[in-house]
Amino acid sequence: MKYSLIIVDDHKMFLDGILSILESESQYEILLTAKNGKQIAKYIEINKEEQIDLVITDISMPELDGISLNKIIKENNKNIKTLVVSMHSDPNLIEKLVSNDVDGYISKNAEKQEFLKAIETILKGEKYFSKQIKDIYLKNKFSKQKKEEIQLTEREIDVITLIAKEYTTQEIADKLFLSKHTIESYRKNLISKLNVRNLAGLTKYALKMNYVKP
Amino acid sequence: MKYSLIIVDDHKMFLDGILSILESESQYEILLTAKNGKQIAKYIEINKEEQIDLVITDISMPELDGISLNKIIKENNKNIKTLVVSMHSDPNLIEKLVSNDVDGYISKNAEKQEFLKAIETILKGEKYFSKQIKDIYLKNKFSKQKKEEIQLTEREIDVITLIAKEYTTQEIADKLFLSKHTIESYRKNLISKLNVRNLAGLTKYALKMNYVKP
DNA sequence: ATAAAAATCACTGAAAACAGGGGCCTATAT
DNA sequence: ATATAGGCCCCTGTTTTCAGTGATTTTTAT
Repeated sequence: MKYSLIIVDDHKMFLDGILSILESESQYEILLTAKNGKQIAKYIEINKEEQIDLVITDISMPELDGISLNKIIKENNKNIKTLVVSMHSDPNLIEKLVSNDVDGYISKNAEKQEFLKAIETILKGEKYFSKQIKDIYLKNKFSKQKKEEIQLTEREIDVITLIAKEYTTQEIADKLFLSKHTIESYRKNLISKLNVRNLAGLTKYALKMNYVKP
Repeated sequence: MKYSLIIVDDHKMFLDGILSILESESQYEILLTAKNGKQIAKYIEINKEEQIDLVITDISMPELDGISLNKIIKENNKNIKTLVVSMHSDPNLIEKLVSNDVDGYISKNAEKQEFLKAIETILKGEKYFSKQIKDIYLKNKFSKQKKEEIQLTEREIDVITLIAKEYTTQEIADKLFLSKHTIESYRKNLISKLNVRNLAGLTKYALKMNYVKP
């Protein structure tokens, strides 16, 4: 019996690439392809009884991205395997996917053989992550153990966020219904906690942590 | 006589996609493909007499990116046409390419037909830019006329950079061998010029402009 | 040649930030 | 039960930033 695959990618040409690779592999049947996750999410929610073996998906897509799609798939049907093929190698994305139980992740510059091997491995029930992705993931885990010792509290995050939004101490106090002394304490703690010298340092940190938009 | 094409893309699967599209078009001959611009640049510099009609290239590639490759090609042989196929739609990249005389630019989510049409158009000697790209380009040109009024001088950039690096006024003055009053003037001007309220705003601007690393 | 822009410096007063203390009150985890 | 962490507040004193105003010299563009 053939394996049923679904492929999701908003880059038409890339989709063509995958199709041309899979064409020569008779054991796979392309059930359908789509340009964004939404269509597939709907399809899977409706056709719960249909046998789907593997969904191959990109990450950045309009409407519904790969991360969310993966989550939806896994929530609906644990039997459906997922393989992410992406040019992104942002450690945070990788981590999110892993914790959402994705079955594999390879880079878009993978060779044909690796791609086929990934599919094969996953359909056997194992996970497949390309070396590159594994390295990034591990490196990130490792470096986090150092950085994670600086853990800000909720309130501190509130304050640093507002600081980076260019509010003064008094304004922040008003916004949070606190005394300006309190805000000053928080600012002071933040400065020593984060090992920076002034507002500029706090602002950079807030930006790095994505507490504020640039 | 057949047209000779060269295709450059570090995403193997994408390359496969392009190849599978062009296979059915007998008028095109794929002269060679490569994973980065360097190989092609070298090839073109060596084989100056060889007839090459079109180079299709991605933008982000290891070793030598699409922008630089395009420049090298055009410097070596004006007869070679270039088509950029990319998922990037950063206005600055587009602008750079246009000013480097690229012959076409389409997005990676273009349909097969548009891709073929782009090639055809370019080989006829015309330019081809997908609607999406044209829109981005024009929108950017338009919005720039507003934004470009905020142009920082060299000195202002020096100062805002050091501010974002967490130096105090006095320290900046010492570093630049200026009076602290001067630095204060610059800071003041920067704040009003950039329409921000304080150091945090300046720091965010410096970060956005990449004057400092996060 | 001369006008405009950039770079430099100065002063004042008010507001804010920074440094270094300390204290009090909860929740919660051992 | 009691230590620990987070959240909250206050004081003193110094330094820095911010806002407003103005001036000189050098560079650049027309």
